[in-house]
Amino acid sequence: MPSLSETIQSGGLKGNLLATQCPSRQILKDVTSRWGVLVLIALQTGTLRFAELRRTVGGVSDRMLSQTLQTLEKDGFVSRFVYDVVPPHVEYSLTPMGREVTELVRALADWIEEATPGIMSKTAPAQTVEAAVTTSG
Amino acid sequence: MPSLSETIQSGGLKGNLLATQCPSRQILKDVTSRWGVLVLIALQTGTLRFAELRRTVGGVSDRMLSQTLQTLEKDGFVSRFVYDVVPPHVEYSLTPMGREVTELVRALADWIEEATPGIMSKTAPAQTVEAAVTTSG
DNA sequence: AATTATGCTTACGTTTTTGTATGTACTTAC
DNA sequence: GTAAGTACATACAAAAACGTAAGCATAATT
Repeated sequence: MPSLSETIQSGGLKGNLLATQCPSRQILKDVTSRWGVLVLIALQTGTLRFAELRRTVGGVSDRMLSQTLQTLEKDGFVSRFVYDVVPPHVEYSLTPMGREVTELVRALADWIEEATPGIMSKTAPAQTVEAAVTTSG
Repeated sequence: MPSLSETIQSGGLKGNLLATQCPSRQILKDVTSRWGVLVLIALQTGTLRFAELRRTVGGVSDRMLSQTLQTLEKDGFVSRFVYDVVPPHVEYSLTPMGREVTELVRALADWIEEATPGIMSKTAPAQTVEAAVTTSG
């Protein structure tokens, strides 16, 4: 049974995100990046072309969409299928692994979408609680 | 039954993250921020003081930890309890709502921690598939 | 008496991220 | 003939995130 210290860098089986140089942090970053989350969610409904993705994910620029897709592809979450025709035709879809993460990402996204109204309605009240504990002075 | 177009900005019940100016994006950002994820996970095991958090979350600086905690507090995910003593004593813990999101964040984190070794082992193979479709020329 | 610890804040500078504009090769629609 | 659409890359600049160092009030420790 692997202990907490048996992380990837020490030859163990899984990562420990709380450890400074754990490689998992990079993957986490890729998945939870600003556009990464949205692209994954957009692709959950099915295959989409570049321009379709750009229209689906509100606000992405060509540059960021392209960059995000490349990152997700190199991590193995997205697969790219290019038809050798002109004008260019490229299709993006989730890999089996991509579908797995996206389910979890989707769950988080759903929760947030539902919780947001409630969160936004309380204009940041002072949640801090001050204890009545005082020193003798 | 609300349709997709009935987002927050149009007076509906829930957000639509794919929409450009959906408020949910900010909450998503707060939760999935570099240190936000790690702080939530660290607090899942229980109440922690500032310095304890700093030691638990590998690599955080005072500045970022403080900033992250403030954001999570204003969103209502973390509660702050300060003892009025000197030297200062402040305890951080998850709110009921914080515990909810953290479960989802934790699920994602767990998945990633386990998948990372496999992802890292394939030094970014060219996943792209090229079709044999060609124009007549 | 000097050091360490606490929970921050502020100033400063660097790094990273993101956006904008432009170009490409070619086709279809007008 | 002109405009629009396709899937990007590239250069440049603005914006956001982040790290480092220093400071503060006070108590316990050495």
